[in-house]
Amino acid sequence: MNAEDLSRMMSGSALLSSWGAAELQDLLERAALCPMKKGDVLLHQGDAGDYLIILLDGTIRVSMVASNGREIILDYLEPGSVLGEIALLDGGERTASATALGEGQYMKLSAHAFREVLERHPSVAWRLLREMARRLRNANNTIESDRAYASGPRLARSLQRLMQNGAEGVALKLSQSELGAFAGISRENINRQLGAWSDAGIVALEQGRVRVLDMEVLEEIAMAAE
Amino acid sequence: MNAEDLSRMMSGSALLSSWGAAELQDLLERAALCPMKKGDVLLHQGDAGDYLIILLDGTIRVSMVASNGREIILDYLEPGSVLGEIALLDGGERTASATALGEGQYMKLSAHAFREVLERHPSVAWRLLREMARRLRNANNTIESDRAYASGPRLARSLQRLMQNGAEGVALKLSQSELGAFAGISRENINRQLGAWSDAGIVALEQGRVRVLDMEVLEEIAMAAE
DNA sequence: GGCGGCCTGTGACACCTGTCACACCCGGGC
DNA sequence: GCCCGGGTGTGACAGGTGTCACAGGCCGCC
Repeated sequence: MNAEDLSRMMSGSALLSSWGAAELQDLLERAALCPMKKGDVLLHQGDAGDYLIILLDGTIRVSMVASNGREIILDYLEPGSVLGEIALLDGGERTASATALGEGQYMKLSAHAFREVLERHPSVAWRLLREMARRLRNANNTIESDRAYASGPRLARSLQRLMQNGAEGVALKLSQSELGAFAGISRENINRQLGAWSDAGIVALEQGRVRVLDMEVLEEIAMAAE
Repeated sequence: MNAEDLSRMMSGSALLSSWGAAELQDLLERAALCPMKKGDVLLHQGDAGDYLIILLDGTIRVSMVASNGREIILDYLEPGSVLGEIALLDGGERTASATALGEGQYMKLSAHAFREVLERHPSVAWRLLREMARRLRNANNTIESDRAYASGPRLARSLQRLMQNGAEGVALKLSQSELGAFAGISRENINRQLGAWSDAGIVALEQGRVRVLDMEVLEEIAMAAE
């Protein structure tokens, strides 16, 4: 990949274009550039984590399987996201798996290279800190939702989180099972809840998709304690 | 505070002694040194967050109130912990409140001072990254517990987390309500669960305290999916 | 000492939510 | 076209958990 490809890629993503060109160029010199295709597992829960990934193109699902066997989807990541930092930084096992949802490209950075870049570019450290802060905030929100809200508001909140990059009326391409794993609700109850909302005109259901029609009402539901 | 006080304080805590003397000295020059007493609220959920705190002495409870009014206790922090980074880094509101559990002392660092120290000591950035990684891992564990485990194992896991710094047989000084807020279980069910474990000889109950007698069994319970 | 507040113990109960079971639909591959 | 797999819709049901209600105990404070 050369500087031209890089700048083309960067201009396509708000997150990536916030990275400085010098930083990215420096990263590229030290990192392995890898292609990915649907279903590829970039990180495996339980493995030792001695590298870090920066997503350049494509979407990734971050999930873990709890010991009761059910899957928990923690997040969906867009280009510009960093992943794998936790295990890299604290030396523990990978807490979750990362799976590609489609074609894409990513940088793979060894612990050593990462450390080097950090030392040369303090701004990268700053950026990483900000990203981790965002993720911690997210995690705390999730904990609050899980603890304090009934299934309805929880689903509403999950939909809101998924809508972050997409206007009202955009269809979320997700099966109801997947939504369940994201929201922490059984597939059947997702279906019942969505059915009710569909009757009320809040969402529209399509095969393998959910279209949010009325964000306002959804927001209200997301606030209610039950 | 002079270098002598500082080194005395550092030697008392494993976490603090891992901070370099030069780093801490540099921090002290820029930070306000504050005393705290039981009940002081160092950070207020919802406020703007333009400063950061490093705990030097004492214990702090980090908690948030969910909109249904119940309290969620996220963590208990020991000397050497950094807190308030999330809001400082991403510019949002404080996600949680921090309350002193007793006498103590802490450093209060403005955003500006923090940035200065980060630039002068990359090792501080590294340290912070590690701390946040630890916290993210914790949060993910909590989410997994909340989603996948019934109340029994969840309580067992909470007790394990609280026992991290303390051998078997040590009493945890916590009311059952507080344990409930930490584990995400109602006070009544905490009581019932502890009662059963007490009959089985796994724990001993005292006024305002729980003494863990058999870590092994507790560990087994913590693993079981239900 | 007496009192009040917080903490602990316990029963009854309603309700939410997951689970199981099954039918149906849709789309794609052979 | 036909079949098959994954996704969707629904009913019945059981079990776990929160909630309410209330009694009793321990402690510290006035």
